[in-house]
Amino acid sequence: MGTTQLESVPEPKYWHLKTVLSEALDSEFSVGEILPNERDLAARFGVARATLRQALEQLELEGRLQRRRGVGTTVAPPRVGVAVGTEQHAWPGTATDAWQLADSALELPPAAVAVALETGPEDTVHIVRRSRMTHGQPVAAELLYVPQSSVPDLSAIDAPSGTARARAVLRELQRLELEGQDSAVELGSARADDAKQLDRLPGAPVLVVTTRFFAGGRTAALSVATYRADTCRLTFGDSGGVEIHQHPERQAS
Amino acid sequence: MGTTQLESVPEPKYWHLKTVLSEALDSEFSVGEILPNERDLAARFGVARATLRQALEQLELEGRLQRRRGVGTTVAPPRVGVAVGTEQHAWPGTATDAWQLADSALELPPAAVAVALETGPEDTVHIVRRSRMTHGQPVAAELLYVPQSSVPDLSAIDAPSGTARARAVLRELQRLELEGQDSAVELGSARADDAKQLDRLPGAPVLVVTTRFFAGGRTAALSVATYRADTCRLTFGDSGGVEIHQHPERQAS
DNA sequence: AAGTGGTCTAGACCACCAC
DNA sequence: TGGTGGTCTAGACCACTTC
Repeated sequence: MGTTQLESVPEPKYWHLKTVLSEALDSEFSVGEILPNERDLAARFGVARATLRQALEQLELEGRLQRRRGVGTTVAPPRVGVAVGTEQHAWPGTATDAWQLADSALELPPAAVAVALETGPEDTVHIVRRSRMTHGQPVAAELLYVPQSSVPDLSAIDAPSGTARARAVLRELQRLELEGQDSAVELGSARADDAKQLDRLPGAPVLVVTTRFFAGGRTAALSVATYRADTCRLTFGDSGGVEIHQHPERQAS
Repeated sequence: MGTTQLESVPEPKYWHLKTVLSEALDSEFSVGEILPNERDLAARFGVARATLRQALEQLELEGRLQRRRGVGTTVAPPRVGVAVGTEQHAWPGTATDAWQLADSALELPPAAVAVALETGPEDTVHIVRRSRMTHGQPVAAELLYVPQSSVPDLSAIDAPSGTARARAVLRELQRLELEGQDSAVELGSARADDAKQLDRLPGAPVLVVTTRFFAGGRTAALSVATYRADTCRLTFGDSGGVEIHQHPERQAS
């Protein structure tokens, strides 16, 4: 004669906490406002700090919060839409885009990149580092891999080092006729160097956009761009993207 | 005076652990193999279980591991590429795609959706639920919002309920001329209902793909698709995507 | 120096799965 | 019933920022 248990699956505390906090953020806080510190919040809700942190982590993952060590937890602004697919059929650096050249060097690429570029495992390629800013905040770090065969006329005299060298590689690249490109998006975690560029801690969640550029019947360049997953919404297609935030739970019919 | 500390920033234990485990996965384990349980692993590495779990969590986030309660931790297969942008200029359900219709009903959409569809806050819309399978595994759950004005000829007799009703909505939708579409990708966490469809726990990381379909000079439908972030790589563009996995750290020059 | 978030510990109990 | 991963606790110390 079992007691009818509609709540046979008790909701985890951190999940419930997250819901409560989320609603509080919607109604009682405004963007940029700082929350009470974690110890106070945990005490207020009667949970251990670790449990409170589990809820905060999810809210940060969803772009609702921003936490900075030594400073505090603040209410994050809505995610910024970042166009990723509108430069269709354009080489990187062609338009006046938001990318900022960092430097460039001739290095041995990771094995997986060498496979995609169909270069030999011992062939060095040009690696151009760029970073992307929006509203004064860094949103992406990119590594652009360009086989030497794609830019045969690049002279060492033209391109001594650093930014100038990066500019020269892109300039040479644009002399090729771009035949197409494709992209893939997946979730990753920031490597130490990317994290530094993105002003995040290592391991922070990132959206990795891998783009192949085709010319001359093969992959002429490969871009691996790492976007901050907490602050970015990647947009593809005709216009600027969609302003959808799923915060309120859809009510059942 | 100062001892030269090259290691002035000690690496967190979980981060180092993650690196060690990652290399072990590459060299000593094969896909599908089950790892020792968390308590044993923690003891073997001389850390607390929570610390070990922090490392495992990251590896799962990166798609390297798969953990199932009551079963164990297994080595995950490489992420599956899922085409998201190749159905350019095609209504959902047009081609024989991998989507499986679930059901449909007339409901009040979330406020954010109503704004995007430019319907009134009190207007109900058709909501079609679909799920997407790949290799026998669920990879995505979708909610397709269709304003009643987009499918004026839909008769209640044609579409009584469930799958048949969903099919009827899509059929009517395809009578419109699609003028364009755009998409946005962002990181989210699975709601309870999505989690169930995706065979994950609530809060699991997901890639949310929001697509607007334009017809008749306005947004004729809106799709919010939730993909498993651990197992999926979303591909856009001309071909099937790129097989890049950034596991090995890029070596410095 | 004080206060913040980040890391870590050593436990405990629970929900789920397979046997 | 035993073993797994998932949740939770109550502490401690560390790294960082700000004053």
